[in-house]
Amino acid sequence: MSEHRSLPLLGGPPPERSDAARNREALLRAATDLVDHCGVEAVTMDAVAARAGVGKGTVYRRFESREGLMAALLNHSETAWQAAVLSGPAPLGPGAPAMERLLAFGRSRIETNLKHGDLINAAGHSGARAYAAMSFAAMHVRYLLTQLGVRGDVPILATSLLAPLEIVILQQQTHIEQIPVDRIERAWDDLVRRVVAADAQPGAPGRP
Amino acid sequence: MSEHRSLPLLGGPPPERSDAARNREALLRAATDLVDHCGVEAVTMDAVAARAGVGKGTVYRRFESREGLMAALLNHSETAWQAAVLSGPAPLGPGAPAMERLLAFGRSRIETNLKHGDLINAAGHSGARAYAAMSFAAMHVRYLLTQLGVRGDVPILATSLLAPLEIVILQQQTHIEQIPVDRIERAWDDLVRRVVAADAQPGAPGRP
DNA sequence: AGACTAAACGGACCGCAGTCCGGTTTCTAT
DNA sequence: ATAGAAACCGGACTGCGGTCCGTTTAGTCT
Repeated sequence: MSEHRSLPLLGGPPPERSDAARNREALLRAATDLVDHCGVEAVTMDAVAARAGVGKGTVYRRFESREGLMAALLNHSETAWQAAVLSGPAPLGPGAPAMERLLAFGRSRIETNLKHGDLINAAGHSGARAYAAMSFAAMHVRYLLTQLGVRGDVPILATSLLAPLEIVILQQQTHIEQIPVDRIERAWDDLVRRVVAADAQPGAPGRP
Repeated sequence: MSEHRSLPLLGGPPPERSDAARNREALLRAATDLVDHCGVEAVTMDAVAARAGVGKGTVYRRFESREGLMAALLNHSETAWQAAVLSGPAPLGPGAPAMERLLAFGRSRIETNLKHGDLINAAGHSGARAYAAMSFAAMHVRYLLTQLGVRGDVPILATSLLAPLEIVILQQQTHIEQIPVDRIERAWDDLVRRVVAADAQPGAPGRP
């Protein structure tokens, strides 16, 4: 009764079969090509499958749904962005004062969200991804707010600061109300300063 | 050459034909019944058309799309809510101090949005309606912020305060993060006070 | 009343997201 | 090497949103 890896041992999900891995890469590549060449709305499941030379069912096995596929496409830039926040150059990365980091965070997030707006919309609320992305950003803002000595319900305060950076709001402002991006960025700076200032009043001891 | 109303005279769009009006009412009624009885996702265009005893094309002529139909359903409660804000009892309606009105506004909006969450999601960004609803709320908040002496980019500040009340944020908080509603309401109160306080320091200069 | 026009009607039709199941391929153990 | 099982593959199929166009009907003008 010799066994090599018969016990899962909580080592994570079983590894991917080689053909499955090859197909996933082909599908991501096909989808990326379609996005770059024809726009997001041209990314139909049949088109991706055909271009990758696989059947439709395969697309759905690898990526739960169309939204899941979009989320996978977003994942690349999202990961890069998280790396820039965690270990990139200041002021977005570590090394700058908390307030500068927070403002850099906002500007960066506005730009990235607008850049990938169509993709984000197409990804919708694709469960896992949306939650992971949100929770990373929320965690970072919570951390910076705490550093700045903000009291109160910091988790929800962080969400409230993140909310105006959501794509649905940004697109409303830029596409419909024709507000220039730098004005949106300045307004977010102002918002953040107001929120933080309430706990940093001179005379009312704040946090270093 | 006698004419009764031959000249449009900018009197708005031409009136609705009687059968069209009858059908629109039947469709709205059918859709409402379906929502109440089977939930929003059961409101399929064919089902609504069949229940109203009309063809599918008729549904699309009256309400541009499925989202448009949902927006029309939403319109009833939305109108009632706007009336309550404009001329209802204080503190939501006029008569209370601006800060109290603003806080009442937030609580009311949170409750209404959560109550009609499924419908709002189904209505999506149905152009006209979404913009009308947003712009009414934004206008009201701009007005109250101005009353409270807030300086700076009041239009965008109003949007930023409205953003955490959007259904996408509220549902993330209540459904996924399991945050109780009254905590969300308190956090919004706090947010508003912080934003307003930055301009309301008596004897202290405003922001640098 | 009768004819005329513009609008409304209705259901066949299309494209795409998502499901299902029988056949095929990869991996492992003997 | 080989047999067996688990995972994977593919494409036919369903349901729904949205469009189209020939037909019908409500208002209007004479």
